[in-house]
Amino acid sequence: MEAAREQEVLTAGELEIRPTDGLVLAAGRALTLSVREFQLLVALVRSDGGIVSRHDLYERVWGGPLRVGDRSIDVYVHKVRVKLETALPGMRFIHTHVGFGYRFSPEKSHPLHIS
Amino acid sequence: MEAAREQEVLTAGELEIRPTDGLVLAAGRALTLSVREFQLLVALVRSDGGIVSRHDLYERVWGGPLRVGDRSIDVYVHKVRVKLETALPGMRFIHTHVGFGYRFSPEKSHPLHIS
DNA sequence: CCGCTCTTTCACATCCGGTTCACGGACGCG
DNA sequence: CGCGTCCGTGAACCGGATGTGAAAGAGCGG
Repeated sequence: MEAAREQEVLTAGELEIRPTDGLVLAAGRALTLSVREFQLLVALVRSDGGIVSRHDLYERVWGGPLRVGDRSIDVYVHKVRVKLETALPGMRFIHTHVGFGYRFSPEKSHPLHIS
Repeated sequence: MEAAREQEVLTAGELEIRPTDGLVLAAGRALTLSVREFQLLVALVRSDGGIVSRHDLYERVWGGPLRVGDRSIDVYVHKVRVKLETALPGMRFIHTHVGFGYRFSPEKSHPLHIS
């Protein structure tokens, strides 16, 4: 059974994530993420295409019920967004669905009109 | 029991709706709908082929009796129409039956003569 | 005890969504 | 016509949801 050492690798655009290694590669170069940041990213990527509610997200990453008024998720989503945006400009990965939660999907940033 | 949670999926033409996820895909790409917009769309789609009275629609989505003079439904039907039309040009999904209500059905926009 | 990093909390800014208002067109009726 | 009803549509209003920078707390290794 080759699955003994299943090197799981998640790929999303230029992103390459290895949950088992705690490693994230952006266009080939490694990102420096903290434990929480990494867990958050993995949780989102694993639900690719689907919306993850803030509650579920908190359950999966923090391992407990989301308390009212807890903004940790917002803060970490922001941190991950910044690092991803820095590593891969012009791309957006974490999308907000107000009232529903967050969704992971690699998409090009705004087709903004360049003057 | 591998199907612990049946992922309900409604399909209508190029539209793919996942009521459990709060997600709507138009030709593969995710739409951004608010909670109300989403609920309204789901309510209409679930009555595919049939006309839903404004009163029933309000009951299902807002969870209460439609008050006289309340235009919320009109506003939201419009919002959803715009988003669907933007995502899938040339298609009409929500049809008005004056005096009766609305009906959901994916149809090509008027095969009319383009000036 | 220090210095470092990670995490949480806080405060403020900003955005977004739900409701309501306002105007106008389409239609039916006397 | 003149009037009323129904519906389309754009915009204002406001509370709540989310974004964001900074301070405070918590470990950890030296």
